[in-house]
Amino acid sequence: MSSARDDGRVARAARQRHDRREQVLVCAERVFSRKGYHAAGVADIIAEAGVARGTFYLYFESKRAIFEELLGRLLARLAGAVKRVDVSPGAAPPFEQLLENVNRVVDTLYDHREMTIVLLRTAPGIDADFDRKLEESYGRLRAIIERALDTGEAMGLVRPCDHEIASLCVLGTVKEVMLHYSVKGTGRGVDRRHLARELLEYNLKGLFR
Amino acid sequence: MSSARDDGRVARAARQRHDRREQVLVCAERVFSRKGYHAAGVADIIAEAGVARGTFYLYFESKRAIFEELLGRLLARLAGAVKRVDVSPGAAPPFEQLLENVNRVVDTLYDHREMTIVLLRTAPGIDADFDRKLEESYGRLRAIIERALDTGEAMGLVRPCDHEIASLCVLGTVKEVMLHYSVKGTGRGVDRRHLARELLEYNLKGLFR
Amino acid sequence: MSSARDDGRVARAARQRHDRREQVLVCAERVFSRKGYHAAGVADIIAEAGVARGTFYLYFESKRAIFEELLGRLLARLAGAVKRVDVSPGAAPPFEQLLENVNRVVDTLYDHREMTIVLLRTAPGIDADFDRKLEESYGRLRAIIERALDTGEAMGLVRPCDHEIASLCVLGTVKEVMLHYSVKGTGRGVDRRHLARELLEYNLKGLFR
Amino acid sequence: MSSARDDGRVARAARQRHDRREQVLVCAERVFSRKGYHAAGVADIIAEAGVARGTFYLYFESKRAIFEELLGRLLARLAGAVKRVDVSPGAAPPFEQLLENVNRVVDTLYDHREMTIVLLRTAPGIDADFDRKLEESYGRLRAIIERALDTGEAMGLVRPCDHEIASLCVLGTVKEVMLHYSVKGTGRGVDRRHLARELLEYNLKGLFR
DNA sequence: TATGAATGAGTCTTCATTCAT
DNA sequence: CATGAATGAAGACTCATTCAT
Repeated sequence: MSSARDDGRVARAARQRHDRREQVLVCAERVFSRKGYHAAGVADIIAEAGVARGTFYLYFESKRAIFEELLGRLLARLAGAVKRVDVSPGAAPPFEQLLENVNRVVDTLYDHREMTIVLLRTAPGIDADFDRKLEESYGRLRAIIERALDTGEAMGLVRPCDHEIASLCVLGTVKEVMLHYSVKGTGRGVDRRHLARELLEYNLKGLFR
Repeated sequence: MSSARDDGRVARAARQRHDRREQVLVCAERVFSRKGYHAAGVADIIAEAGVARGTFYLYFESKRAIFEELLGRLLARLAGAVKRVDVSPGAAPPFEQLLENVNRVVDTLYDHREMTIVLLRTAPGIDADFDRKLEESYGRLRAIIERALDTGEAMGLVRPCDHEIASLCVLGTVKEVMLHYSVKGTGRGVDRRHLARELLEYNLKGLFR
Repeated sequence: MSSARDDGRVARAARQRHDRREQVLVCAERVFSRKGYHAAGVADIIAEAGVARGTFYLYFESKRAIFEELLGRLLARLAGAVKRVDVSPGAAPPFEQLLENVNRVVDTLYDHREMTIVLLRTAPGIDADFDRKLEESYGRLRAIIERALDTGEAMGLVRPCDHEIASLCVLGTVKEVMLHYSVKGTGRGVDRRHLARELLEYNLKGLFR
Repeated sequence: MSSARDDGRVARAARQRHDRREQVLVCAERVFSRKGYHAAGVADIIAEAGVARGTFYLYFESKRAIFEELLGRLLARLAGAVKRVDVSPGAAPPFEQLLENVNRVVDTLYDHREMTIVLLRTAPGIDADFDRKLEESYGRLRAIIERALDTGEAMGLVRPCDHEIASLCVLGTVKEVMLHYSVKGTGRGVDRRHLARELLEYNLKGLFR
């Protein structure tokens, strides 16, 4: 029943719709990272995006919903960046794999610096609901780390220590460092590879010579 | 011109005023840690403290002001807990001094778990103003750490590395670990000495055997 | 200047246009009766009708306009159902004529139960403008009734009484009864003839034996 | 612990609080009767009452809540006005009792003309919730009427008829008449006793001589 | 000093209507 | 004619702060 012309029109409409959504999403990201969740009003977002109030609600259920989507995306990317270390015979050396992980995490966060600031600075403490959601995401990451430590210790690679605390430490170093350079780095100055290597070495070797 | 009786009256009044203030502060702390800065209303605070709305504003300029005071106190205690390591001949061994520092920090934060949660979870991202203030406090701590690392490296104790990143890592581990156990620890379960020692060892030795 | 072929096309187009309009009207009726004027959104109507937002405004000026048209139709039908009683020599007996009137009113309203609910429940109180319009329609009906009462009283058939009040009573009984059974009657259960006869007898004889 | 002076203060405060509430209630009544539920904004109510937005919400949970309270009051008064007819030997004659009932109902409604308009014009159709609530109230009244008719018929006073329909008719006449004169009567013109007597006679004797 | 009623600026959200395609 | 994305005016509600008593 639908002509080829119609198909084209429908496809273009869908694309436009998607683009619009994305545009608002990007603007919201900027606003949230600049002002934080609470100080950022829907008014700020629509001003940034140059759309009308109603348009915003055409694409998003609420201010909270757009925030949640933005955060969810980053968390998903983050989860995707962390791969379990493969300790089977033919695999790459563990250190290489860890470095790859750290590199991916650093890239992910640095590619989305604005949302990183939001995630690390303004997302916690918004809401009991949100805190739970975040805790869940971080918990999954920590679980992966803990299991890696268990394996590493069994293999004699990792120093015996409290793995719960250690996994918190890993997370803490990444968060603190990435927040710092996301806020600061207006751009080129930051050498991601350097960041990643230093982060990894810190966690592996500590401060002592 | 003031009689001894007057002196007494004035003193008692001052003491009462002080006590009242303190009581409200404590209640506010509880409320802020339970609900976060934004969700916590002045209504919640006065309900918890059992004082009238007007009374609140008799003692504090604004909701923001009481929050700032509460936070400032914890930050001050924290700053007080960190002592520069003394490397002069007769001083205690550096490791001991570091452990003492970590112990004091852990104690300070754990003694004020509620405010610790507030500091680490809900304080960042409230406000550009606040973020600057916090950044300042953390910056001072990091400066101390960086200088210590400079000294340590010069003395051949510390592995050569990016001290800016390293100081961020130290901060990050403490924040993450202390937040985790402040939220979780309903009480006895947490062994502060264990926490402190693990934290220190992690930062000094890293994960590798 | 227009060929016969064109005439056909134009006629078909007009018919289509008319059908479309009618379809939207019917759907709107359903929606209004289900949700009331205010709760019913244009969104509901177009969803029910399966047309686009813009299409709606192609056929109707506004939400208010379609509502007004729907209501106007029912009011017109109602007005058409009430015939002046013919008291000339050869006419049917007055009671017969009254019963016919009541039968027609009951049928009209019951045939359009949905709009009846709208008319009696949600139309009043929408708007000062609307109220005036309704008052006008009801006023005309009441005028007819009052004149009938005047005649009846002059003929010695009707008990002397305040005809203004009496005409309101007639209207009130019809409204209340018809609303009740329009809302309730999901269908067959209701015996229209019974309703009509009881209504008429109530208004003529009252409750006393 | 509380001095007599305090008691006085507290009592006065409570009275003031009550008065304020009542004042807003009265103004809201006026506004609702003038504009209807939907067209009436909280802005209108507070303008009429000369209080600030916040003050309104100090006393009432929501626009809906104040409306519900207003309506509830009238419905309660109405329920109180209708007394079951006492047919025991020594009681007043039924007609007297009925007339008393009608008089009380007319007085109740006419004393609160504004809310009567609201009740009869704008309350139905606001909301499914509201409709249910109203239906319940009216249902109780109708139940009383129906039982009275049952008794009356058993006693040979009431003409055999469909009591469900008859009770609807009674309600309908009262609603229609009272709405009409509440809207119209700017004041003295209306003779309540006349209204009541005509209403009663209509329902008892009908139109026929 | 203590109280708590009053304030009103500010925020989110809805929805009838328009208009470019 | 048909579409549906875009609009923005309007409305309800919150809450930190003030001030008369």
